[in-house]
Amino acid sequence: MKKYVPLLKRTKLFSGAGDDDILSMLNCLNATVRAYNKGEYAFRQGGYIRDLMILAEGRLHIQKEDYWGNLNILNEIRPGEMFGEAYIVPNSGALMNDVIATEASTVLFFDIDRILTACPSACPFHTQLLKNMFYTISEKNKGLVQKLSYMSARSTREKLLSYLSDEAKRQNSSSFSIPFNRQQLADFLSVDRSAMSGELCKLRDEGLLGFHKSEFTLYEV
Amino acid sequence: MKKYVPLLKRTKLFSGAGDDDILSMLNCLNATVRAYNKGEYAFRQGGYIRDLMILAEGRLHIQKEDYWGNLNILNEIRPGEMFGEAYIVPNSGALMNDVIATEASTVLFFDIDRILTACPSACPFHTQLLKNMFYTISEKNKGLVQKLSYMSARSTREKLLSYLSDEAKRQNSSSFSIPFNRQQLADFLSVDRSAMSGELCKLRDEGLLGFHKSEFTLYEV
DNA sequence: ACAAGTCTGTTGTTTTTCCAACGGAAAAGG
DNA sequence: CCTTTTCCGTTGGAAAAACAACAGACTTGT
Repeated sequence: MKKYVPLLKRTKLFSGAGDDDILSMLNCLNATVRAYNKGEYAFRQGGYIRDLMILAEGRLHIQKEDYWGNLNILNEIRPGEMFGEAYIVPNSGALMNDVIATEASTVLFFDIDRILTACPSACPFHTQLLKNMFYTISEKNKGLVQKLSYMSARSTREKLLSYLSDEAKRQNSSSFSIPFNRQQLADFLSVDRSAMSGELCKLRDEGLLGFHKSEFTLYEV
Repeated sequence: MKKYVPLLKRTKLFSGAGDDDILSMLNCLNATVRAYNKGEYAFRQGGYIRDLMILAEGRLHIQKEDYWGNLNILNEIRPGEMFGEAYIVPNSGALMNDVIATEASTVLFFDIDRILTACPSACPFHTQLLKNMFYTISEKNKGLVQKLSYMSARSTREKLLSYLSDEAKRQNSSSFSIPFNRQQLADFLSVDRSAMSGELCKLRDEGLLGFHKSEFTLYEV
């Protein structure tokens, strides 16, 4: 478990913690580990979650498949990110989405009840952890609203432009790489792949952007 | 301020609190009140928030207007609901949305720093408040994911069906009323009003549902 | 090195949505 | 009670997206 300390130090949840803090928290929160193969489902719709999780390595997709088989990627989890926090409310019901490992992944599990039930004597960092968790959920919340704003664009073109320009802003560069292939990007934005591919090329021909595989560059007009 | 105690008792944030708890919290959290007229903006894109808020009475819409004037209702706040929690992270930047009162509304403001900084001696309820706040944000998180799943439907028809069936489930009845008029529902689902209106009538003619104004009834097929 | 499979762009057709405009019904306001 | 405004369904034409199918480039695995 010790090997995860450097990673955890860089997570938002443990931001500001020292090695000792983390080690004692790992113990206090009853942390466990589990590995998943590429393509394996970590959780399936209808299951139940009673832990807070952090992705240690690999990549996860939170996705949903409807009656007719349309796949939609609701979110992408990268190493260091927390997930499962939407289901920590008691009686919050069954999972509504699938969680799938798109690469070989390792996940850390934390006992949610031990996080919320303070143990002020044992863990000096516990109060800060609560604060960090709060900030993290808040930010995730904001991220969801952000994605909602992509999705609310009326056309594929606008969806692409708003997502790509946000991504450029986020990575602080007009050249950046996105974590999706074409099909995944289409699923993420809930549009048809071929139509999106065509729209991308149209944007390129109009001189608004350039791309090679998943590397994009936006140009001033 | 005392007059808001009965309302607050019914909110998720103060769930489980007694009158005394609430009164002492109101003081401890430095609560203030502000009223807004119908149509008035509570906050505008670009502004900054440093408080957690609860809507006491009225109705608010969190909405976004893009370059071309398309309006999108990202969320609707009803009395007792908390909002603003996505922007309480230090340095979380400017507000990205507008908040508008669609009816005459009253909003309670709470000092966010006083919520997160424990005062165990003064307020016995403080720990529970933190827990409640987590649960609330978690649920909001889940709600956002839910809305994302409506938006990810490819057609207006599927958007309507997924939203309406969820709403029926939520209200535990096949007959229910929605808090939108047609234009607002269209904005909420990010579709064209007239097209949506037509699709609704088609669904009615096919016997899937019935409606009168904002009252809907879903029929088994 | 080869075969199988995946990823991407392209094209043509079908379907759906968007848009603008209109009229009647209902609601709001004086 | 009457006027004004809002709300809602409807229509027809323009635009866009969805869909299906395919071929070439690239990957993967053996």
